[in-house]
Amino acid sequence: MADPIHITTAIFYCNGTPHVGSAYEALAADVFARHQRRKLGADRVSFLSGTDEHGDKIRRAAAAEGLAPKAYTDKMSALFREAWQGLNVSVDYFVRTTDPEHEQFVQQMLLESKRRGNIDLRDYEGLYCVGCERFYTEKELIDGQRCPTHNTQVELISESNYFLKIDQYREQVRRHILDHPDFIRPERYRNEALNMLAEPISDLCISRPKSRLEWGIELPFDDRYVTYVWYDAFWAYVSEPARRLGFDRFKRDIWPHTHHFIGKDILKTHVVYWPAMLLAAGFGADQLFKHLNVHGWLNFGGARMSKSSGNVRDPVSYERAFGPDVLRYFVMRETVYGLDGDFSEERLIQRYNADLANDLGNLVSRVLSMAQRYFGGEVTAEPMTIRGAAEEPLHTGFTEMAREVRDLTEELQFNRALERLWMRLDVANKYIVETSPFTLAKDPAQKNRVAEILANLLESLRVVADVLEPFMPVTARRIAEMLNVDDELLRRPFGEGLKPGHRVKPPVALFPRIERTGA
RNA sequence: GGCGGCGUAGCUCAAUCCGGUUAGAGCACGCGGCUCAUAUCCGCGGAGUUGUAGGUUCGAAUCCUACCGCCGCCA
Repeated sequence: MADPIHITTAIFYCNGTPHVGSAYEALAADVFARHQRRKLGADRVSFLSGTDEHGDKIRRAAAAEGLAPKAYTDKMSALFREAWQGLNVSVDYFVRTTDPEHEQFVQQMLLESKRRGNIDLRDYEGLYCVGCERFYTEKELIDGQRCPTHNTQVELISESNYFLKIDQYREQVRRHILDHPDFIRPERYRNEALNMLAEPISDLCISRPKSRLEWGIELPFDDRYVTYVWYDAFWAYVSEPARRLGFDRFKRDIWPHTHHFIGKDILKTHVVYWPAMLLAAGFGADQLFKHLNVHGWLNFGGARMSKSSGNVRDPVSYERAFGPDVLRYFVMRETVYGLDGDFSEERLIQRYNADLANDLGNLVSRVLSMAQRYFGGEVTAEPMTIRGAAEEPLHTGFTEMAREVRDLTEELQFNRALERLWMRLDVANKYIVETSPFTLAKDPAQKNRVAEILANLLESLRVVADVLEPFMPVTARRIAEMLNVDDELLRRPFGEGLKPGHRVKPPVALFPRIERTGA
């Protein structure tokens, strides 16, 4: 039986609302998750997202709104959860780091790491920036005394803190990356990761004294401290599924097949901290995650998306403005996974009209319209049984399509997968022009030939709906409904689906053209 | 400063690892055709000094060197 798979988005720090950039990551992971469900079966896929809710930045954001931290994160976390629902991101788990079960799990991992001698208490003196909530080395500072981010004077603080001894795992992690060339994908990020591990790394301070910060998970072995927010958040990848399935079973059978989807901004933490955290907590060398799938930034009209530039907009508003699946089609088609991409409404509308309205929507419309007009919606011939020269491109194209799209999706080349699918819409459109069923229909003697052509076209649409599902789930379902096919029928290979006697419905415009230039 | 990535048509990309017809698609633009279809679809066309300059080779977008521009990581 095929290995199960565990897919995660990053655990989003919820001191701000979800934007198109975070949606991009969730959508990519969702396409991959849906693809895997088709391949492995839904019961062998677990897809996890969630919110990271501790730490000083949250506490301060809450205070700025006059809310208690928990009340604030209740509100913010719900925004993420609702955004994913609105975008049809099909998560099986939505984890909050303030869930009591999660907190308990983190404490369990802390205890285990300590028991193994991988955590110790050290006196520490350092230059601390209150704004960044972190220590700096003198070299990192402006003139050795001001924070590079805030340009404020840092304070000399001396205190005791708990450290996770991560440098001891550096060579092992580096070895793992060398031995598993596809551990970090795309490859461009691999060298960067190896660089990060080339020099000694300082052990990770995983505690914060409560005197400075209370909004965190208390250390199970010292109630004067809470754990550092990063340490806490990583375990959200594990805590909830481990609780539901049993920790040992999850760790052994599922965790080693984990695909993380992350942005390039958190590559370092996922390469330097996370594997070391796992090893320190007793995960075996063969129990690291499987892949780190790193994506680039999604810029906005050429500019970095950020709150201060005012170009952040609720991703669900695009769903409402343009219809379901449009945003996800755009980001998957227009960006190369791993590289930075650019989002703009202008390009979104271009893609919408050219690809969705003209190619896909119009093809569905014209085929169903002819089926209705000439045969009252009934399939009256066996698809693809008579294959003349005109049928060859259709046969070849639609037979190869499922495998091509599957392979490219597996390699995270979503844009090329969609390109291959759209190639087949062209094939179908050319087939219509080539065979001209609308002309033949005027001659009663050609009725059988017209029936064949339409059966072939309807069968092609059926496979389009099937292959399109991970990328455009709502649209795929709408097409399947118009074709009147259930899931079982939908999944069949090209040429083995529709049978004479089957009835399809009249067309409904999937993507009405957008005539305006702005939204 | 060190390491790495990127640079191909107006735009988004392919071909680069492993050198091999005339560097390919789509969008946009222009012309023609069709009328089943959401003014859609089909055909044809213009469009490139592959960032620059050298080098290796029978042959370079591809390999090598230097430089330019953008970006990232490290210091």
